[in-house]
Amino acid sequence: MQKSKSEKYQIILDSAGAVFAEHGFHKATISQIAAQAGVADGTLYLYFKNKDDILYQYISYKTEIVFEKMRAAVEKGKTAEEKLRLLIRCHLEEFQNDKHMAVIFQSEARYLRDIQSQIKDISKMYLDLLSDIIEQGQIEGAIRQDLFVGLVKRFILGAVEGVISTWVTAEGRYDLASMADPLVDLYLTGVKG
Amino acid sequence: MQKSKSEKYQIILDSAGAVFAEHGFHKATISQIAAQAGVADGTLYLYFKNKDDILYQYISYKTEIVFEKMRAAVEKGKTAEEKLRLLIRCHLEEFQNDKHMAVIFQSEARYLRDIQSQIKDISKMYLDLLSDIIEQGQIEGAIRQDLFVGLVKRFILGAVEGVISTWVTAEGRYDLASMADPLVDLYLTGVKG
DNA sequence: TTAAATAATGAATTTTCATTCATGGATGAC
DNA sequence: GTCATCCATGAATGAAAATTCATTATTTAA
Repeated sequence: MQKSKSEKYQIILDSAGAVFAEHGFHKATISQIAAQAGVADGTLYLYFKNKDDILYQYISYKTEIVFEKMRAAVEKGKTAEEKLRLLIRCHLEEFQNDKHMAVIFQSEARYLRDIQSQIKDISKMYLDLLSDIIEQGQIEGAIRQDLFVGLVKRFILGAVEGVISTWVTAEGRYDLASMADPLVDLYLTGVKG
Repeated sequence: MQKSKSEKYQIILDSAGAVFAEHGFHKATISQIAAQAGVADGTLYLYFKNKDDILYQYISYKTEIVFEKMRAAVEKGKTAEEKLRLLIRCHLEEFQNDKHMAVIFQSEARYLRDIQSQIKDISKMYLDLLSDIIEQGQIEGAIRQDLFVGLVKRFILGAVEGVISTWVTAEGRYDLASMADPLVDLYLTGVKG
């Protein structure tokens, strides 16, 4: 197994993403990934320790990219509400633009926790971003004080993930990013008549 | 494979639930399930077609029970808001009372869709219940008219599932059902200050 | 009490794949 | 041109489980 992130490393990683998304990690085989990448089975082992490692590298790589974009998006906002809107929009856009990733994050979350608990957990990082936004909102007076913040965070993240999950199930046939503002409106003002 | 739902059938199903919840479906083995049930490996094949079938039967069985309870809970309410509170509370209570089921629904949702698309999908049934409640609420004036109902339903379900998922990850160390009312408050009035 | 019929067993078989490694080609240094 | 280093190959290997089935135990009915 070599270290340098050569072009072939990337090709294999992308191919693995496609195969994992289609079949799920456990049903996917090394041969399928190798075929998709246009290399021999053994070649995968020059770049990755084993099958688990491929998933692990894939998730680490995607998590890093997405989280950096989210952080950057939030920084562009001034008020808590702006930040929240930017975060949710960024989230939906990134997953819309990378459907394989969306499927894999959704499907393999549990197994991931099993194999590598030291993985940078995107949920955890996301919840931390939300903590800051909510705190700021409460200082600004844009968000109520009498809230159980732990619940609010899960409420927000759960709802976005639910919306993404539906979109994935629908084979990505509609525009996901356009749901960002209506969704934030629901967070803020609820459904009450 | 015999048809009658004998006692042994139930024992195996429950054992499978425990093993699937602990190891995940794919890592769980027939031998583990058989050992947990106190029978020989071959015995499982008298009651189930194969490993996939065990998961399928488990989910069908649990879905039926839970959905019936949810339907009954909703019927006890009069207004849309009452119905929503009862539904969310029922949902959280049922999953709290059957942690194996909670873990399995959360972890294997995707694989299930692969093996049996004709399975009674609990999400779909749930969304239908929500449709009725939202429609009633809009007629009563308790819920705004200017909402994209498809989004609202996913918003509500996603948030409950997110809350359950956090609870599962936390090894069920706190009381889940008590989050029902605060959660519905968030749905209704949002977080705005 | 005994002979069918039924249920359960678990060792043997089969299948499925992840992983290895002996071999062969490509590239570049001299 | 030749040696050495690096990469890639894919058939062979081994391990892990799912599934089968000949055998044994248990139950039923007469």
